[in-house]
Amino acid sequence: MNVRSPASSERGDFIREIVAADIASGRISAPVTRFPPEPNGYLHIGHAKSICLNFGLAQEFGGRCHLRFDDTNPAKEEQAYIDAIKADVRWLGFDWGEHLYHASDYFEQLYEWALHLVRTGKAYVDDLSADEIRAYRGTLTEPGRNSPWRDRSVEENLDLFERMRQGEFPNGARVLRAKIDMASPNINLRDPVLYRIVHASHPRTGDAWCIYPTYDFAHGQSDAIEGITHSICTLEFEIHRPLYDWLIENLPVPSRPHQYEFARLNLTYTVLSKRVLLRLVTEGRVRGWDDPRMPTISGLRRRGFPAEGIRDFATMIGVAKSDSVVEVEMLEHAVRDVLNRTAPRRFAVLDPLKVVIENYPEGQIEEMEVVNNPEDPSAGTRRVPFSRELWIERDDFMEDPPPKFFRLAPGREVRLRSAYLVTCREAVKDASGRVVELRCTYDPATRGGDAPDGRRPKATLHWLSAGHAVPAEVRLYEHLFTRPDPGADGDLFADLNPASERVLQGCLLEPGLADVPLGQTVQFERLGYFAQDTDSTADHLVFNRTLTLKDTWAKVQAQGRQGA
RNA sequence: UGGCGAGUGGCCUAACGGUAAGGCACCUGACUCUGGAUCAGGGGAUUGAAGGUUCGAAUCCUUCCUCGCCAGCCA
Repeated sequence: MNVRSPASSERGDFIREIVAADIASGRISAPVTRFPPEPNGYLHIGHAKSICLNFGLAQEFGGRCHLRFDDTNPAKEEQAYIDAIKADVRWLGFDWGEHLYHASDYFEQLYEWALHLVRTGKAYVDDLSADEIRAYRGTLTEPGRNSPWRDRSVEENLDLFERMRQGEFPNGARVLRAKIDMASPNINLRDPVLYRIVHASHPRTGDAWCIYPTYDFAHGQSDAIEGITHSICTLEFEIHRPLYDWLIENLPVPSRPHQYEFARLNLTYTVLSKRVLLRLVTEGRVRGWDDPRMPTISGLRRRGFPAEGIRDFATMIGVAKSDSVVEVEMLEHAVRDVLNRTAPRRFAVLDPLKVVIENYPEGQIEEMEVVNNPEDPSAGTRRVPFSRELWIERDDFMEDPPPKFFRLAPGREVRLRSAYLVTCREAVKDASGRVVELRCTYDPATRGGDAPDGRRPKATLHWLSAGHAVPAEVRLYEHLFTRPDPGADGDLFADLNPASERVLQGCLLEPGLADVPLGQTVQFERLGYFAQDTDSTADHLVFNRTLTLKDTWAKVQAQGRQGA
């Protein structure tokens, strides 16, 4: 993986160029960035891009990155989200050290600065209702009109704002607005609301306040308080930058931060909208915020995606200003790349078919030595029991195989991985004609999997000893949505993939798989990567499929189906 | 319609006036005790369009086109 090196000589994305230039010019000695989530939902892969950018930048240029909760709207925010967000950022591999902050830490200072604007005639209390404010604001093409309350005296504004804080007025009765320009072509400058009355208990400040600053008023000033040098956000805030700058310039803030915008992440077959994700959760379409199908950090983690893969993905996609949609295959590639190197290999049979080795001694058990990871010799080997009765994958046998099918068939010899070469003698069927058992013979001279005469079967199968296999539930996951652009036809929920989760019972695992720790993703040989689910118990093992292996046989089959 | 921003192979990104690079995806072939991995090779871009400046333009200028964002007391 080509991870970007800290060497500032090489050219990075446009933001890294700006930071490098600011250091070169002496404007700053090191960057201070921040990741500013609103605790109103769980973090998703799009946030991961931002986290990697902000924390990565700080690491590479010897600066620091703050974690700051943008908790200015108690109506939507919860402590549980704060806790989950912290856990997710840590899991991703980043550390904010002592620099954990909340916009709510600054409420008193923010209030003082609001007062400052009032005193300097740059803010006023408006009695207009929300609807009236909207009507006065004008449209994209028509200028707005001044509120009739725009020219109140400083004294009256001070009095009213103070009484807003004291809780004299109900929600929505009044707001504090900046006095800028109702005719500005930039609607954000048409006297934006700075404070609104919200009688709601705040997760951190409790009932200390009943007026809360808006994002626009809180964000830049919080940046200034923390000495943020580069305040990086997504494109939709670009239009807010003039307001960001106006506030910084009209307030006695202790530092001069600058805002830069980059394109948020979009992924095919995926929705990255907190609003929609919240609906999926509340409407019970998924198992929760951490459902393995969710693009949330916690969902990806439960699914078995390693943090390193997510970080590599962020590096791979880069940072730019043009709206873009990244193919989900890129994420999957980054994850497979890590897992291929690191995941221990194990045997598991998802859809078992009994195999009896007729010439293998009854009651005999051998411990076959199997490599844990061919990509990593240091991972060593393990012993897997072999016996007369085995399980193989039903898909690995065909009674009447097509030309390109290399696996087991009557009369055909294949290798059982790290065990023996076996030949199928007969397929036993039940009354309905379904194959229920394979009668095979083995070649004792091929112990370990190699034939002395150099015979090389075209296929190698995974297998399990019938007397030793451990039962488990396995959940197979696919994309949550059926189309690359969910909702493009209007109804997002109609695009939900009914096959996004398939629960398999009666799967069988290699003994020892029960001990795989949560968070350790393993490869079930020839099937894919799997991780134990949080629902798993000692009595009832549950594994999630993280991703399949790349499967050219599946591709051949699909093409055959299309061709036919 | 006003303002702001963006257009580079199917997708993402680079090229900073010197002749379009890399990754993903796709297709071959080699190798293989995972139809995995790995390795080698391949197809595919008149850089949104049209003009202009220049010896030379994806880069500079002009006009146009397309797409995204903004009319929350959300962030």
